Amino acid sequence: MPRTTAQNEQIRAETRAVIVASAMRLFAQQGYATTTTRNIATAAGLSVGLMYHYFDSKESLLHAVFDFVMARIDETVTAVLLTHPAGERLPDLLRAIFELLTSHQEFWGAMYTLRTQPAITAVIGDDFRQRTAALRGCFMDELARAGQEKPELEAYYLYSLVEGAIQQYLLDPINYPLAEIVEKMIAQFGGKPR
Amino acid sequence: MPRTTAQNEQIRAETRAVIVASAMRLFAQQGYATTTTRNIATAAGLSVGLMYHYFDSKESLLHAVFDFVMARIDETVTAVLLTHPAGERLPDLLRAIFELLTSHQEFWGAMYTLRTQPAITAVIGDDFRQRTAALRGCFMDELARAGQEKPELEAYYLYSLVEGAIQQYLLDPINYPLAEIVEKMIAQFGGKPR
Amino acid sequence: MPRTTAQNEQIRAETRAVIVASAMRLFAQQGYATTTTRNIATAAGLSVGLMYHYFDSKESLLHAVFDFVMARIDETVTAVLLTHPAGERLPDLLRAIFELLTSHQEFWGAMYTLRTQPAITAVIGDDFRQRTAALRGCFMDELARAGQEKPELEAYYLYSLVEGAIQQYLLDPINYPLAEIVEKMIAQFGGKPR
Amino acid sequence: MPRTTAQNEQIRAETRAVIVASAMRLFAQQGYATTTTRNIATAAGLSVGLMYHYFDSKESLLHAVFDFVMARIDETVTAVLLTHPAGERLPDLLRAIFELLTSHQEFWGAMYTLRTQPAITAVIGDDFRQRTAALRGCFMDELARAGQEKPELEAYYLYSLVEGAIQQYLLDPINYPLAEIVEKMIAQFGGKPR
DNA sequence: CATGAATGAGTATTCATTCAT
DNA sequence: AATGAATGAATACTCATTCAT
Repeated sequence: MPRTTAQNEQIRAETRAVIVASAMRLFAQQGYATTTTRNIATAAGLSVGLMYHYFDSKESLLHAVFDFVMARIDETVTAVLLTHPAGERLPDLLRAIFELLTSHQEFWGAMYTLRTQPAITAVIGDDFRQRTAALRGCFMDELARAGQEKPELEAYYLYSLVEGAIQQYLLDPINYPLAEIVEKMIAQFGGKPR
Repeated sequence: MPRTTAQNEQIRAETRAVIVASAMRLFAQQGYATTTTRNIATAAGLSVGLMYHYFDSKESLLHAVFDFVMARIDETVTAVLLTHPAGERLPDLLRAIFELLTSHQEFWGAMYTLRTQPAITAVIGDDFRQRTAALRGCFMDELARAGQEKPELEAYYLYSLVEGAIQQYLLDPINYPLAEIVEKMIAQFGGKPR
Repeated sequence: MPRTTAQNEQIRAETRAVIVASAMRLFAQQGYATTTTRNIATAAGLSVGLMYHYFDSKESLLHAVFDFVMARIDETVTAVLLTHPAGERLPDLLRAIFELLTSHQEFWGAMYTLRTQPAITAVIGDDFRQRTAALRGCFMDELARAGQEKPELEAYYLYSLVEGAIQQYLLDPINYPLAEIVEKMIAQFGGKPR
Repeated sequence: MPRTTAQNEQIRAETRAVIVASAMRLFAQQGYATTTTRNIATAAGLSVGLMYHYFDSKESLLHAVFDFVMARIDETVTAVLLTHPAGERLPDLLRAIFELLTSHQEFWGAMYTLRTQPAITAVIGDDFRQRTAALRGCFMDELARAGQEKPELEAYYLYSLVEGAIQQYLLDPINYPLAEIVEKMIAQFGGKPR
């Protein structure tokens, strides 16, 4: 009995997911250049040839990983946007972001490893800048509604802080006082203006 | 008649400097893995063989570049420490750091490109963490003297902010409102508490 | 449809054999250091990359060649041991060894080229000394059964003679009177003592 | 006061000797291909450039080493020829050769390391074959005078034995029973025929 | 005579990618 | 869909040799 088209689709989707997950983990752990396609295939439990049936180059894998990570982040952000009314989103938005950071270090680990490589920025950079801008825009909205005078500047400031905290945490997850930093951040930006 | 030892010393020092400068620029522009030893030699205007006469591996070049950048940063920080009394250093310290960032983007560009690569962190990481801690300690001192209640946490917070700002600026030097961010930073942390 | 495991095994075995044969011939003709991996691959009619798919370094090729040659010699010796009763083996053993020498000069050529290189002795030496000792032990047994008073010394003597003859023959195969030397050797050591 | 020509000549000769000695030792220890010209210069205590004033290539050094070793051997042989009447030379000739082997292992070590390398044989081979033939001729004379029926064959036989003994000794100087082997050799070939 | 800086062709090895089966 | 054999360009590094001083 040949498989139905639907079954094939599902198998394909699952296999792709396994490959992307392996690639993401390896990119995060060793960097893009240091990870070989053979590494990824082995980690995903399939042959090199088969992997090339799913992704036709290492670069396309890079895109897939990037999209995957970004989708996870989008989900997290969107979930907060959907459940909170405008103007009350900032605290939980920040909490959600850092919750994702601690629960899925690889996501952000991959992100940072990848995006700071000039060679990779050339490939992914534009997309990335857009998404950065979107999240910062989100911050700005909230800050504006909270009555901040210069919401754009504040958004840049807050966004820098967020990025800096993520980065410092990733460099030294054990000692960095992430929870307190987040709460301080929320206290500074998330509170209703008096 | 052979060259004098002094002459050789000078040639060596100059050539080393040229090589390190080329390596730094290329690492910053294209990343460590993507930069070939031949690239570096060509950019420095000399042969591969000669480069290996001065540095016996690509990794030792990495160390040299790292040390060079760190020395520049140290100089900048030390200059402020020497000219300002304890308790009044933070504003100018921050200004000096960001002044160095805009005037010598490659320094920090190299720093960021390099230190976020797991393969490189393995080589340079410890040294880097120490230096990070030293600068953060410097912040902490100032914040303590300024009467902050939790100077260590504040130092982590400020340091994250600084790192985040540097990173955001490097990602988009044209649009990022660096000057205003720095002044806001100083306003938040550098003023005497009322 | 992928090849079956058996098919792959066969391909692997054949390709390995071709590579080892090329390497042996070249090592014998030009020496280990002078032979490049590219030489070997080209002589074997395949790409450099493929050669590394089978042997992961030049040194592992050296081992493979060494093992191959030793296996041929072992076969030859073993064949005599199996077909002759103890005490009557020496004449045919010597004949078999020298028969192999003339029919497969490359085997011994490779052996001599390789084992006199200090850099190679460091790699292969121990194994080689063991095998040397084994063959000499074989000689000793026979000499003891033939009633020699100092069989160990005699074995050393005979073994030196064998090695010297091989070496001299390889240096000048045309003029060296190998057949007569061998018969003289047999006359001296192979006959029952009176 | 400039040096006289004679002084210069002497300095040159001494320096050449130092270089040749270093090269010989290193060739013997590590083989020709593995020894770098820089190695030799350093071991000889002078700069690469200066070494090239004395020998204009690595190959010419090879020749020099070869000639040097051969000259030592010649001296040894000649000394015996001069002090012993024809017909009574063999015992002491053999003793002298093996005495030189134990007292100056490097001489023969270099010899064997060098002459078994095909690449080197191509350079040195002819000269070497001639000298080999000369020494074997010397053996033949003695054997003829001693009344051997087939002196040429006997000479080949003895010469093979000598070479084999040297080789075995060099491979394992500690265990090889050199003294006994030599005496046995002399007993077999050196005695007056009854 | 003396130095060591400088060159560049050459070497072992890796790895993204293709392809026969 | 699946395998892994096969390719070859590219990479870090070495070393005999030359040359300005």
